[in-house]
Amino acid sequence: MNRIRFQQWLNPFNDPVLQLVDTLQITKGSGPTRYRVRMSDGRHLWSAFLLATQLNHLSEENLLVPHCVCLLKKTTTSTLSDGRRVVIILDMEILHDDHAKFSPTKASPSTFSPAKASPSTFSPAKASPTTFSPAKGFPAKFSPAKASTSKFSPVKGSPSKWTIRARVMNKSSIRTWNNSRGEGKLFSFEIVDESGEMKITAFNKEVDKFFSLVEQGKVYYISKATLKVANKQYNTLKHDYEMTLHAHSSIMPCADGQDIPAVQCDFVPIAELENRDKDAIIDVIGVCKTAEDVSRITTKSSREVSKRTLHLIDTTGKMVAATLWGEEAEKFEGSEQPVVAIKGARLSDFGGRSLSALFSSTVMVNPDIPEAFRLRAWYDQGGYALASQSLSETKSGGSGMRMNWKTLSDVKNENLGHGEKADYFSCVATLLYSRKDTCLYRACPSVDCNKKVLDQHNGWFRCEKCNREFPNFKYRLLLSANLADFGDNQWVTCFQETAEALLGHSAETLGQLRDTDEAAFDAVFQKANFTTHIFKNRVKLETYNDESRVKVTVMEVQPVNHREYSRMLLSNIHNLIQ
DNA sequence: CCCCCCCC
Repeated sequence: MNRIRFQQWLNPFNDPVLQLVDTLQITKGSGPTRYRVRMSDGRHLWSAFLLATQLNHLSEENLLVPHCVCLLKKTTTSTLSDGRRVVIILDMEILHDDHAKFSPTKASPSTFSPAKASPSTFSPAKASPTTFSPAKGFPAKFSPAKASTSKFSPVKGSPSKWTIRARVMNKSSIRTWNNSRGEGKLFSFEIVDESGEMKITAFNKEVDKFFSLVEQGKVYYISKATLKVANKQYNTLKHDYEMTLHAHSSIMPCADGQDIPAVQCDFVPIAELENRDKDAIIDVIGVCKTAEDVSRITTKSSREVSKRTLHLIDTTGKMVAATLWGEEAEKFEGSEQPVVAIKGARLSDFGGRSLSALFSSTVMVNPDIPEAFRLRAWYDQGGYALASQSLSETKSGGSGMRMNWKTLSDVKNENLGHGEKADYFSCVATLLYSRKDTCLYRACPSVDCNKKVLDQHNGWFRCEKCNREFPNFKYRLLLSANLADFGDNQWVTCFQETAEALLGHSAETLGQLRDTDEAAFDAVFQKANFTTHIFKNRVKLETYNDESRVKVTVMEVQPVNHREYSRMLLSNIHNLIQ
């Protein structure tokens, strides 16, 4: 019924793990007893000869019961006297001989439906057009990765005959420990099959044996592991048990695992995070609008670790900060504004709402899933211009700060700063001129005091605030600058950091220059003139002696991101023609 | 047999 194509004979057993479907014929005579059998790799039925010497503990009777799972260790092809080519199985191992537990369901190569719409699924493993499951014979009750565990006793050392076929969702790195109970190394991974998910840990020798074999996204046959009650304190998976590998545990790659659920994500829209509980473990997907630089921090346990915070936005128009750690933070490349999906991030209430990747999280950059394509399209077709509001307050850096773009004439026409509270706006503007003569002052050298000191003309400087005299002072900047854009200009004040950014030199350097090399000092200001930057400003109406005027203070000076700026301009043009 | 999930 299933004719085998010639091509398939050349290398018939790509997947060394096959299912014995049935035995067609037994040949006895001179030489070893041979069985003509049919094996299934899920897509095709293979006819092969099986030597009786390879059957190990299987009896003839067993052979008549189909669906045992075999690992073919060595095969060859041979030509029969009538010219037909046959496969001869030279060495094999029965991975599963507990056939009584197999469903008698016949393998039928047309029933599997690959696309279950929700929750969204994807497979980090490379796509294969084949969708049929080879091992439909594994009934759900047979899988330890099932919520109900009444079918087996997770007693340590109990003889277990099960084999599961599951996809690796996530794999940890190798970690070592050294405590009062000893030392060693371990890694763990999380698997999923149609019935649920489960954690597996490997220690020491099993780390050496299995670490490189186990790959995220791939499907494996796993058997002879020890079951133990899951410690819910550290295991967030929805399963009451977890596994530990031991010396006799078996992990076999399975090439035909397309029917095994892909890594499942249940993405929470970013706006929805506001309503979720603190510490919830959630899946999120968004465009990485900005990525902060990587930084090193020291934990409470004085461990050094790298971190990087991303700002993700999605179609809800909301943004959230998500922090990556360690190597993941170091290697992240955000300049192309990739779509980032994080499975199993923890929601924190820091700065409102923010996310943190855990050891058990899976971070995927531009994953090959429909949500990612939808987000990409949404972002590129206009989402980028959306003034997304962040759920996460970001006091430092300002990269998460909401951009309130204004032209300088907008600031006047809209009476910004006239309200109860100050207004904040960003503009792209060019420095026309700054007052160099009054930009530096001598400040109190105390760390947290920037008060102007009085020259006592005896080598000492007095700080009224600290009520002390010092033999020294520090230079501080307070720069008045005139900024212009295409429509207007505006006097602004830059304090220390923003003035240093604008002039390109530290206050200390500028102070030294002014005192020692006036020409060089002048040159700094000449050079700064007509440079263009993004200015983030605070504007507030202030009243002195019955005279009110709007005061603009520069909070941040940044280089123009021409890509972002051009997008903003395009968006403005687009809005104008509507 | 581990069990660190971090920082503002």
